[in-house]
Amino acid sequence: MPRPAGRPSQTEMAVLGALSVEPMTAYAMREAIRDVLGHFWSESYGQIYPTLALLQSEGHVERNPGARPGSFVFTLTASGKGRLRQLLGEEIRIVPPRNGLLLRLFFGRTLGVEGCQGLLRTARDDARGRLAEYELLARKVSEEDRHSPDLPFQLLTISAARHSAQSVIAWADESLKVLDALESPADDPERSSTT
Amino acid sequence: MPRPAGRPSQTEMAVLGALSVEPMTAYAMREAIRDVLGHFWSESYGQIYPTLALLQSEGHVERNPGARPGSFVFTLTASGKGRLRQLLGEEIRIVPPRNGLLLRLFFGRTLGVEGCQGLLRTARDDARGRLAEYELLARKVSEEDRHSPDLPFQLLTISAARHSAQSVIAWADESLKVLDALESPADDPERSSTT
DNA sequence: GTGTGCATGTAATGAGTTACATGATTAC
DNA sequence: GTAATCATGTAACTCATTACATGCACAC
Repeated sequence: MPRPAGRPSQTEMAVLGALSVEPMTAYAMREAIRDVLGHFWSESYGQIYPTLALLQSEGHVERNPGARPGSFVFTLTASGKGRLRQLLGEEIRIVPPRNGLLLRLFFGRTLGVEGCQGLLRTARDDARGRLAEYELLARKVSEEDRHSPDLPFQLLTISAARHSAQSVIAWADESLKVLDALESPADDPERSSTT
Repeated sequence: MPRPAGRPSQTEMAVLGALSVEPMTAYAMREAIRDVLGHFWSESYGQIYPTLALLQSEGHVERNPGARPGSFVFTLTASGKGRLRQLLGEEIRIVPPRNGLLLRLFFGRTLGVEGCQGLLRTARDDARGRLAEYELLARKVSEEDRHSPDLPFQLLTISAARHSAQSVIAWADESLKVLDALESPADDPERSSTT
């Protein structure tokens, strides 16, 4: 008698979507979400297991014995495919944003210019690292799913990540220059007598 | 006896930070956060009021009678300034990403190419709208806080939003072209006999 | 035999929003 | 007088993570 009450439909979408690509165990699903959807989505066991149980009780997925005793492979049923289509059509619910980096920078006067510069450099380097990862990921899925009908859509999401990382890098570089100028306003025509 | 238990330090940071700009009521703080930090942060009454009560009990903020009976203006104390500095120095906690748009696009095969195009167009138009808002916001704060030491940092965060919106627009445009080609692969040199 | 990876599942906990109840003041 | 705005505060609920308990299989 699993009672995940009000059903978090986003998790449901992710779970059904994962099974629309191929049948898998709950464990494998978590791995796949972390590795492939990791840059824009996350699910924990605490969500996946109850959701699968619910989905099974409604006939949207089928639970069959897996490769070893005590393991189960889940498969999308026809009704599950319908449910997925329905969920994909639902309006995107906007999540209230919470960007810890920007919050800190906004209070940069208290944090100090140097602190801000440190944060910006870290953010830029992180973005660069991610950019490299995305290149790799794009190549990896292009190879592995060479002829999969899912490939173009997967590449779309990786492209989004790339654009986003690049925008962070550009912004951070620009901002670092602004802060440099702020620290040593050497050739400011308004002020005349600086050494 | 307010017991907000484990203390969500991010909310604490936002609240103390808001008061570092100027003293205000809880209500005004919520307005300010929505209007100025809105594009990267959010706080609800359910967070603000208990946090202010906690902060006051610890001497980080002072509660004084406001403009009208039953209203209170909060002011940052010296200890509060210290606490804010401490919080600003804390490591940024990375939040697990959840991008509903990318999740849907990833399952684009099930959603359908046209559905994806619709989502992309909406996303692009939203980003354009936001871009215009950011222009306005930048001009507004530049004017209002012309000589405020907080201004350059505020502009930094608006610049981040601008870059981000621009990257969404560029990505969406690019992706729409990809999907167009997917729907009607007319002049694909690999295939010869298309009408 | 023992550590690592595959695998299931639940309980405790956290963080945050929404909705509500309440009331004074201001503008029309 | 009445609607909108300013203002405080709490309770219920939702969504999600983390940590734990459990155990098989396989490589070394």
